[in-house]
Amino acid sequence: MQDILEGLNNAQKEAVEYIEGPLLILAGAGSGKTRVLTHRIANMINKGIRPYNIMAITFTNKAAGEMRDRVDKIVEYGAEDVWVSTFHSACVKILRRYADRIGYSNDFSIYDTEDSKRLIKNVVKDMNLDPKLYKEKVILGKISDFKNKLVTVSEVRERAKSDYKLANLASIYDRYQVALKGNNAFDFDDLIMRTVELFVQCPDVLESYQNRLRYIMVDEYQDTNVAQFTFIRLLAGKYKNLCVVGDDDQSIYKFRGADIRNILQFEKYFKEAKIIKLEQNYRSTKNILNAANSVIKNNYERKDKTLWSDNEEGEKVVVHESEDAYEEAEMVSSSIKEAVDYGKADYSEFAILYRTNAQSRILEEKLMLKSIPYKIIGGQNFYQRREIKDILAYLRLVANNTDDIAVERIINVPKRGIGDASVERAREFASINKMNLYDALLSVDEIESLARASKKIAKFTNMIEEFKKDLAKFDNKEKKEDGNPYTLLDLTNKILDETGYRAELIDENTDEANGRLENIDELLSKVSEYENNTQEPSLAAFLEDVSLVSDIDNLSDDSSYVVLMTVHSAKGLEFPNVFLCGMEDGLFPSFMSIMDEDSNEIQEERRLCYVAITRAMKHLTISYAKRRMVRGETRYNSISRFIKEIPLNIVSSKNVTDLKEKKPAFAKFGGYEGAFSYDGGSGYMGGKSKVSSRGGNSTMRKKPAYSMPSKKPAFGKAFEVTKADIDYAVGDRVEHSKFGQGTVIGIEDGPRDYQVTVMFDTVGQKVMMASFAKLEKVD
DNA sequence: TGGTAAGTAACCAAG
DNA sequence: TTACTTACCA
Repeated sequence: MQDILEGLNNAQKEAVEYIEGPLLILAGAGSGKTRVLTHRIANMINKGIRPYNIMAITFTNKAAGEMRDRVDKIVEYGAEDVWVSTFHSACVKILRRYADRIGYSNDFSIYDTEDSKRLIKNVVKDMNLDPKLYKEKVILGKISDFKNKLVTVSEVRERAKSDYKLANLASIYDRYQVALKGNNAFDFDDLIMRTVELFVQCPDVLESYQNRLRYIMVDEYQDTNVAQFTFIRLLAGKYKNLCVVGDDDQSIYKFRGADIRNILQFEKYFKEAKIIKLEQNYRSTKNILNAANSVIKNNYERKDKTLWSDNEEGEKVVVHESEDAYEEAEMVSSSIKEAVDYGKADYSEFAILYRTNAQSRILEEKLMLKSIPYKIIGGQNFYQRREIKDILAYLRLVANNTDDIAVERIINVPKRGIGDASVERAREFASINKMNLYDALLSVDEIESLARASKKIAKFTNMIEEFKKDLAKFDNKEKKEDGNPYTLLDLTNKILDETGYRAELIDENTDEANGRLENIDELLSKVSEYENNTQEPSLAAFLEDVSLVSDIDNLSDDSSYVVLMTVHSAKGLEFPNVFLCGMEDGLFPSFMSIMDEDSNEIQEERRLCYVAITRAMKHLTISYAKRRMVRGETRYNSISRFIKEIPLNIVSSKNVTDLKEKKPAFAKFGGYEGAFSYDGGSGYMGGKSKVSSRGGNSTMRKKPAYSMPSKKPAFGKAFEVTKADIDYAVGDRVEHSKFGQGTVIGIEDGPRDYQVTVMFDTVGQKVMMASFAKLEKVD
């Protein structure tokens, strides 16, 4: 066994050795937090704490696996008993055991976003609401917000007293929950919320887990939401040996409910909490770290910490300008090709990062053209592909025949003459008789309106019943005629054959169909891989595994390919060489964040940018294009404001228009605007604000600069912002359309507009631009 | 009921 | 650009 403290710096050692009681580790990017966590677990085991009593929650399954491996290497025994998992898998495990205590059955299904949306669509239809007004996506987003904050149906009802739209939402939420329960299914957010509910309703269950999980660690703590925080707070409530690791500067999941206050509240809930800061970065060169620091320091709501590094200075950060996205992709792919051809690097050392998944297509094209091996993370997940979801729906229905969404999905796939009208009639019958869709289909003879389709439906249900028998044989470990036991692979193959799903694709014989067949083969190998690597395989557990894999989980470290992913996906990863593409205002930072009057959005984008930059170890190339096709329309965006926040002395620019010549101009006016002749939204960036964007003046730096992406090239009339007339002052009460009432606690004058800080009664402190915020003074 | 053509809304990020 | 819904006919 190696010395657990060897090679750690003082802060790291302290964190590894501080085992009892609550501990908050503020770990900057690349400060070796995974190392600290693994060594800490090893140290605990060494000290005699049973691995069985330790839990570590990570962000992805991949991180969980890696952590276990690393602990294994250090302690050489027992690590397999440490419970390392994500929030979602941990909750599923708990629910799988105790779901019956809260009125579900233990063979429940897990609904992904697509399934949930279908269910909501049904609910909206059943309520006779206008589907155009109640879009599934929007509704699901709102329900998801509620669940992430543990807001129950009755609480929404309570809030909705005089608001009929909200009242409708409450009803949808209500019916959606009833439907989920009727289908014996949990959606992603339910997994957490219902587990919390279980803990609250069944203290004995909670206590059994408290007694088992005496030492709990949570990674990426800054991205936990209220529900997740409550989950761990309850678990750690008895022994209070809770260690959380996070970095407020890397909080990038506010959109799915992450609440940065969890870091602040930590000291509130765990009063005697110890705080340790890890501020030495081991990952990046000084130049890269400087770039990251100079961007993030423009955020004003952050915990005080300074990341420093002993690493070499390294090369300058490259900023590259392209005419369009194709040229950008060309630059990226040829740079990679060149480096590899000259033996300077391996493909695996490159990552291409972007803000939105849509950007991957063109990059992919160019990589393919140059025969560069690559892998795209995210976008269309393997398990979200149509053919895979179809087959999984069959399996789900066989495992849990109350799963109406699964029935609806595959009842006519492949086509067997049971059309929408028939399904609708069956659904009606089921809902009148308060039964599940599949049960309604089983008693199809009683449904007069379905006389025409009854034969076809019976054929379908007979087939499913047959599959169920096979599953029972598998569960009972019965032997086939050839003496071998029944397997899940057999069942899956049988489904593919009996339904004619495979045959249909073979007949089609198009590229697309063949691709789908390949995917199905891959699914089959995943089934058998699961069976062969699991002690007690079960269909439910397999389905659970596949519904919780994240995109990142499929990324392996030892394969030689370039990876492409969004910045969000890249969180927690590092690469020697990083290309950060599409650094344009309107794309990164996103259009939405620029337009939002609430500057918190921009701050979140800036943290995202910070995450992106700090992924790079040795080389960082930041790239932007002058024009870009968005939804078939050419946009002319200006260079990202975040690039402008990086000091010029650590930037080397390739192909950037006349940067060198214009440098004197820059010194004079301060800003890239002179260098880049196209700056589409230059209107607002004129005058003094140029200086502010370079960061010479700390008050002005806080001002977000607004520039609309223009559809015309060059110097089209930019978005005009007129300084708002404000009739309120610090200390006044004001009202905002979205946030309600609050007190003005600060007003800063800028060249174009006032920046107003308001402490709202319900949503807390917000900083906003006066002209956008339209604040009304309250007397 | 199922296939095709035309029309239109959508992309911000994820388990 | 692409993916999905709507309209129409066999």
